[in-house]
Amino acid sequence: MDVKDLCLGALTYGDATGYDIKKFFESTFGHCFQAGYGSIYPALAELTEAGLVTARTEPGQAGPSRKLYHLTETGRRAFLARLETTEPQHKIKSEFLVLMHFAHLLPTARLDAVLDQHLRELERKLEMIDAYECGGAGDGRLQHPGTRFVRGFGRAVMGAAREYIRTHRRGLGQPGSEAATRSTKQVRARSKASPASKNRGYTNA
Amino acid sequence: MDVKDLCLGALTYGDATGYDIKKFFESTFGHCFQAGYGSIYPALAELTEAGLVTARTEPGQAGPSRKLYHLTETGRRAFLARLETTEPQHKIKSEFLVLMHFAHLLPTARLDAVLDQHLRELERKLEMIDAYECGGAGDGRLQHPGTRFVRGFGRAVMGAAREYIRTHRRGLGQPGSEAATRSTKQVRARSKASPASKNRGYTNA
DNA sequence: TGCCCCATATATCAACCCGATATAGGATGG
DNA sequence: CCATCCTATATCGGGTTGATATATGGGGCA
Repeated sequence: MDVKDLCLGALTYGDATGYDIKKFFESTFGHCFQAGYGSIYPALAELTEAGLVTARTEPGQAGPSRKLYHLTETGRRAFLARLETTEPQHKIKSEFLVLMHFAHLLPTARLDAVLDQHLRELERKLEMIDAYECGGAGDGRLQHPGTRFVRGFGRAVMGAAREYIRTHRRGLGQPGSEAATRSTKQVRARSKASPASKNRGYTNA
Repeated sequence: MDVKDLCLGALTYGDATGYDIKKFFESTFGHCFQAGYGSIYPALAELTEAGLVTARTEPGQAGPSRKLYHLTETGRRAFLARLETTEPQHKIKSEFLVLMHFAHLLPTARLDAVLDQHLRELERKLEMIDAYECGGAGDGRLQHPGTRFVRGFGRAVMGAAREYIRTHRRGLGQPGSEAATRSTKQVRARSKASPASKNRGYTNA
């Protein structure tokens, strides 16, 4: 399930240029899958090579010439096959959470700034989802259940993240928090309990 | 904020081998940041080159020889500097949600299977978080507020995802929902209706 | 009118990451 | 006694990221 497949998927809605496809990705998958030109153009080239899409160049009336891509019947079947066989993953790569892990090494001001920044970011993405739901989507092609499910998913997850940060950011400020004071005791008890056999590096126990 | 920085961070807890560092990543960031050997070993090599860490090889009593890495004072300062200057991102790459977007092209059985699979996956990760919170963490070094915040974040977000899937999967099943039944007709009507001016590709109006 | 910036549009490149694979000794266990 | 797993290091190809180059037409504004 790489960008090639995404392009095939985009083209199931009709012919489009690489630029269009990027726009489609942003509006539809902006919060859960991003792909840049550096992936899209090579992908389209390979798909053309493989006969899954065809390309025709149109002299652009407004702006540069457009290369319109079209999904072939072979391409459509290939896409459906991928949809049925791929086992889909869901990966998160969060430098933000890494930073939060090392909160004890951060000045309080910086910590606050990062948290505020992330909250703003969440807010922005939530608004984007709503924007594309009502306003941007003048065309109805993108208003099927799948679209709504994906947007709802984003809303649910990002809403939960926002809520969590708001209610738990207090606990990050240096020691103080009751859980933190308890943990020291707990820890000591536990490290005594473990039989000290192996215990090098981080792999505790 | 790349794997090099993550390695420096891991080494703030004490000397470790590449293998240890990977284990640390898995236990601590497993649900929000993954790094494989293909990233870790080159990173450690570069860090050694740059003098941010030092390496000493110990003949392994149990197993192959271990190359223990140690954070230098320069390395520690470099890491703290990165923590303060990086603006942290939080990215999601979900083939699962892409698949859900194209639910209308999937057989019902497949759709159900994918949803069940994802729910199991969520369950598994939630259990992993709990496991590392109580069981695995015999050593107390990893029981500071940052650790708890990150785990709590994961629990909140993944819990929300699970809840959303459970309550909204019904709506994905083929047509049924009012918008879906209309969609086929709509598409045909629209491609005729659009004034051919703008409205090419996906970028709607 | 002239100017600058923005949107459209295609394309490439270095750096980096991911997943798979190779290697190998020791422990575990049926 | 052999299969399998765990520890441990290392490399490679293919793919992604993010930045950059190039080009043109339209809109705003002084």
